[in-house]
Amino acid sequence: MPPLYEAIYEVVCCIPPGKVATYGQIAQILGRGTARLVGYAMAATPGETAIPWHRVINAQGKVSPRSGGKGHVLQQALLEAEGVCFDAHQRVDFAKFGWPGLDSRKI
DNA sequence: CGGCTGACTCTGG
DNA sequence: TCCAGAGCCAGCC
Repeated sequence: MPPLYEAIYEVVCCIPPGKVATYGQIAQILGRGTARLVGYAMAATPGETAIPWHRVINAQGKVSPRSGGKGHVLQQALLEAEGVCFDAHQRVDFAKFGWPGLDSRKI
C-alpha cells in the first residue's frame, strides 16, 4: 500500500460514526494530493479492511456514482445505519453531519 | 521516461 | 439549480 494512500486511509479512519467528510477535505487535512487522489485512493481500497470509506463523499454532499457498481447504494445504506440522514435528493447536510475534523484539527 | 486512468472540484452558461 | 468542460496528481503499465 503506497504511503499516500495509507495516509488517506488513516485520515478516513479518524472520521467518527455518524459523520461524513469530503474528498477535498481529506486532501486538505493531509496537505498532500488533491480531491481526486483521495477518491482514487478510495477506489483502490481493498474493501476487506476496516476503512469507513462510506463516510467519504463529494463536495456536493452526495455519494459518488462509482464505475458501474451499486456501491453508492450500499454507501447510503451504511450512512443511514449510522444515523446520517439524506434528503429527497440524496444529499447530506454538512451542517449536521459534516466532519469538523479539519476545523478542530485535534487529531 | 512517457502515457493512460480514475469514487473530484471549480467555473461558466 | 443543473449540465458541460477543463485542470489536476499519484499509481501503474
